[in-house]
Amino acid sequence: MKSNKVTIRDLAKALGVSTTLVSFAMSDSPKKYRVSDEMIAKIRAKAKEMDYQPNNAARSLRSGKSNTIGVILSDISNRFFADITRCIEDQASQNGYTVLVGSTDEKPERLANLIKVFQNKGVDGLIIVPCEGAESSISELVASGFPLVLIDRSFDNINVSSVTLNNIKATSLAVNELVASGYRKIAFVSYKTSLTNILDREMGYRKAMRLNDLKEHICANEIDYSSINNELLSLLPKLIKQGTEALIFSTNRLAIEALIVIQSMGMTVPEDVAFIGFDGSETFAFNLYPKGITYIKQPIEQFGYEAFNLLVANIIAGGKTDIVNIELNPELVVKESSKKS
Amino acid sequence: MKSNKVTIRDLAKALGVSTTLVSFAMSDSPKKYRVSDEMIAKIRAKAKEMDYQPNNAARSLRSGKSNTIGVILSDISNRFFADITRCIEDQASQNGYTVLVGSTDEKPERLANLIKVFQNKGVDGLIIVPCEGAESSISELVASGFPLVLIDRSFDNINVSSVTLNNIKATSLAVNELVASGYRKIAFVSYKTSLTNILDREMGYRKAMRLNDLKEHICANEIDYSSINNELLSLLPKLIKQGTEALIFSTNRLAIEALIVIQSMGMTVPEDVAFIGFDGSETFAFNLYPKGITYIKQPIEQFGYEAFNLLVANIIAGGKTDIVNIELNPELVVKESSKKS
DNA sequence: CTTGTATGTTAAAACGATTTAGCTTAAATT
DNA sequence: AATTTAAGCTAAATCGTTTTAACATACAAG
Repeated sequence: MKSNKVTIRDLAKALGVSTTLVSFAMSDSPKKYRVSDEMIAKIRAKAKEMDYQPNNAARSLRSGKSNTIGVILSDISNRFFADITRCIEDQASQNGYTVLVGSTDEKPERLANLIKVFQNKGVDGLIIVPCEGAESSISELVASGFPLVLIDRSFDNINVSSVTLNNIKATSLAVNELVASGYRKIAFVSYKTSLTNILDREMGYRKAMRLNDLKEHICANEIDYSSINNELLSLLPKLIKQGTEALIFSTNRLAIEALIVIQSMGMTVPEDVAFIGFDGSETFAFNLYPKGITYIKQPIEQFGYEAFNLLVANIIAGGKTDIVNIELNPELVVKESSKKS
Repeated sequence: MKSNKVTIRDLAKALGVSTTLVSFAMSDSPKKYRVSDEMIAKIRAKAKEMDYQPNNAARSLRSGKSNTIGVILSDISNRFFADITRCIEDQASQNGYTVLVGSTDEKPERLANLIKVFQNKGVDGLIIVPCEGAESSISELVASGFPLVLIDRSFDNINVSSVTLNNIKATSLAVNELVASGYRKIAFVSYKTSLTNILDREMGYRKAMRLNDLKEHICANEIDYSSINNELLSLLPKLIKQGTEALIFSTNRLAIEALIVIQSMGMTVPEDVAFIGFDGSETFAFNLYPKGITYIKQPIEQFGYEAFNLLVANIIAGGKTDIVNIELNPELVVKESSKKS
């Protein structure tokens, strides 16, 4: 309770100087305030000796900066986002920032609320994984000039900095790999959504299929994300019966659930059907499958790293930097599940 | 940038009253300050109209409270902790708190640093998953009277509130289940550590084995957590060759890695060896194994829920509440892997 | 011998809330 | 009628910093 008793005033008194000087000396650039080197040394030494810890509330009240950023994502217990958060956290702590985290559960009203709460808390900027229906909140934020970086997903009609995967390339890679292995009847399993990243994955599939002169088969409207297991149980046998030779999935969860379903049906990969998953991490789970599973790999650490740096640049520039959209490169990790048996 | 322009003074001016009155009216208990009902209504209406958002830095500077709590755990990208964090987050947002999260990577010096950083940020209390070697930091914190709740792990020699699993019961359950299934040669696979929760799991195994008049076989010193896979590759065949009929694991990671190793060796569960895992979530991965896997289930949501409530009670009482140690009940989820084949 | 410039330091005003003590009136008690 | 009690409100101090403007002193240039 009585943790931070030592104030700047105590330090000043102990040294017989003004609080101003202490503040100057403790700042990042004491030279700017032309404090003498000996003074800097003297004050900093005393500060260390007395274990002086600046009061953040006071600092932030006066300066309007909090050295805190907010991270708003759909669900921290989703490993993909947890991994990204972890990277942001590391970057932040290395740069003197701390991180507030909030989950929206994909609900736009919760996003709006979190934005407000975090702004109240005085965060200097926000990193957001926007959910469906978040356009209004996001564009409002953009209009206000508040430092902001979107991650994983973006909106075509909003001009805002973002870090996303090159999703088109991701699924193109997958299609081409399957084609190279000799597959023709390749289906794309996705779900009903308006999320740009998922739609881009569909675009990538479409594009690659067309370039290969193959007929597209997209299952996107037929799946409700809340009851994946049942949906897949009826969808997958139908697909396979129709002659589908290979499956590409638009998300990690879809892929894992599908693998479980395929296994429970007594079928095997790639004998009965070839298989390419989408990595939102947790790929270790694939190791429990007897055959290696080919999957599209996202550079998870880079998401966090780039987003944080972009945001900080934005903060320092006072929200006046150019809009930057970083597209990260997917990588195809090829194992047995995409090869002709 | 110009987000929060409306201050309490603007409100007061607009209404022709004092800032004091506005502050009173906006507080949680305006009656305490005997503000008239009409005034409360009038002020709050105006506040809503002008979209007044109290400046948190100012509030926290003056009051010494921040309505922020810190959560320090070993790694947010570990699903068990991510799940708990998610629960704490939900509880917090329902109660007007926000959450700062930090990962220690099991390094005591990072823990010490995070405690300092978070205290600087003015958190009202801390929820900590202590790592090995954290005794000094924790006991220092306890001595200072700072509101604190440990989670998942605790220290026998430090008197501090905590929420932990009844680990002894957990492994006892597992042993008894295997014994009931007819297994006698049951080994406990753990690793070298001084963490109380892991050691308690060992104790539970010991106790149950003794009560069943069975000979203990504990593998605890032989495993280095950084190269689990290799270690297990040499350990497991040895155990099975020695006649071990069943395996109980002390952590989720150990269990999953072991299952992968067993599978890669061409052996099956429970035919070659019976198997009981330890749940730190991610149990869905078990579903990729052809046979159902028996595991010890922890009530994850409860960890977060209880810890948060304990902490808030502690904060409200100004760090003067009684020490409370909550032990949560494990549950054994019985599937095929623990049955005689 | 001014004047100008750089150097090192300080006094004092913010920042936006909370909180203490006190000031009016009106109502209740004696 | 005199005195206490309560209700409703306000002035002003305060929290611990940052930041602006200004004050000395020294030293160089004209």
